[in-house]
Amino acid sequence: MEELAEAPTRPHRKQKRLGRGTLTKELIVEAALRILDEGNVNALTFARLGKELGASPTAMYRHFSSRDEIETAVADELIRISLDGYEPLESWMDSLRDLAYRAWHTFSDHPAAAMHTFYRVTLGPHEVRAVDAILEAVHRAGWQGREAVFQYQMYSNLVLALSGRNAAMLAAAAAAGADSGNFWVQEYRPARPQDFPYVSAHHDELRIKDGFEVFSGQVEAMLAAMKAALPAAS
Amino acid sequence: MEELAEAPTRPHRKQKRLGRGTLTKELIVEAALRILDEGNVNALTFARLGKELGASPTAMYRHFSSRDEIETAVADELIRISLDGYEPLESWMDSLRDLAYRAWHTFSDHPAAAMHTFYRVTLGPHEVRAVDAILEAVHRAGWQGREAVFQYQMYSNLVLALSGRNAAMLAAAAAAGADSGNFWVQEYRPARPQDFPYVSAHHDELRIKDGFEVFSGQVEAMLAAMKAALPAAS
DNA sequence: ACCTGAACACCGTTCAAGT
DNA sequence: ACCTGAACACCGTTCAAGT
Repeated sequence: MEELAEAPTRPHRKQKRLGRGTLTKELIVEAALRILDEGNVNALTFARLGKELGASPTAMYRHFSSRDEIETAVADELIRISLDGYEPLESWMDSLRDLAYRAWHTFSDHPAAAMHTFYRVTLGPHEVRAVDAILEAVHRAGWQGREAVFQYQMYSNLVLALSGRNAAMLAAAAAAGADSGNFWVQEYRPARPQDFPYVSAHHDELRIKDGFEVFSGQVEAMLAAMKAALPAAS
Repeated sequence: MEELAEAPTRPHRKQKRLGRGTLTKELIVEAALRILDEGNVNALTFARLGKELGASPTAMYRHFSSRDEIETAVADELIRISLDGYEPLESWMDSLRDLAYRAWHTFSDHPAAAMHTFYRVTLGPHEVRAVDAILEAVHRAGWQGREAVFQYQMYSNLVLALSGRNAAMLAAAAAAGADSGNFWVQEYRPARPQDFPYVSAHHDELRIKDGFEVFSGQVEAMLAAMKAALPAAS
């Protein structure tokens, strides 16, 4: 069986020259994400993009002015994936929790892409949807105006920072060839253990490693603080 | 007046060949941090290190096996700077807040270095001190064993992720030559504003940009959650 | 865990030339 | 916002040779 669906995204290599308009921003972004997902943090190069798309490496410059710009487009694509199928839930807290877990899992599924993009403001078409979705939940909770934006900033920045750092750790561990769960382990063997009594006393516990459990606790802490700070009207 | 203090860290360039043992891990790490602090996120190269230290670029390989290893050493150096002069305060909450603000300010002062290192577990000599300091405060609050480590993980991971993302945004803004405070501004001009009612209603508020105020709110949310979850004994 | 210089296989970006 | 190939100024890393 031929994979017919693959044809439009992966042009035949044997073709000598690509027709005009074969490449698009969308095709390049999808190829970039595919390349980053292979696991090598530094795999996204113009040469690799050219190979993936059966095009000359420099053809990308017709569509993006730099690698940085391609990465920012990947950032918006990750937001698109993360929001896919999202609908507000009955309670504003459930909505915010759902959005947080979506970001976490999207970043965990695409660690190298997330590592290079989680700190970017894309100002792209999907980012604006995410901002609107979070502000909607914050409004439903009872905040308005500047205070609503402040709550939005605290929440979304928290989620992106925590999910992004986790992705960076995953990507770095993969690059180091390490067991991809082991980066959470902090096993210290100081020369003078008596200088670090608390570290020594918790040597075994510091080997525990459930990133999502920690993330979940951090999200609940923020949601509880928001609930406690709800404006009186609600 | 000659800057005598500079001599040991910056060898004379005219010297043809460096004597054996001139280079040390410490000198290389200090040079690396100086280079990163110049503002260019990608400035840390072996060539640049060689120039900074008056040595051959490849001499670094006698002391570190890769650029990645140098960056991990820079990560530990940032922790050293951050802990400099730290003493536990009377209340465990004040201690944790102090440690959080130290990390934030250190990362803000060295954005490019922080961007490349905030997600690393260094297992180095200063990281173990930081872990011990946080565990000490968590113990004083009343936690022990596995639960103490979980509180430590929630808190330190929160602080590193938030301070690290801020540093990455600062570094990226500097690289883009942008006004270094403007990266916090999210000004959307969607084609169909009616599709994003909450974004449209908060157009002006989304220009507000005080990263530290947001960080402070996030830290207080976590401290409040910890206080609420204190074990009964305390 | 010594320092240097040559060498190798890359990499981002520019630009003149091809369709 | 067309696609290609040559060219330029880098970059990380290896390794034989120098002190």
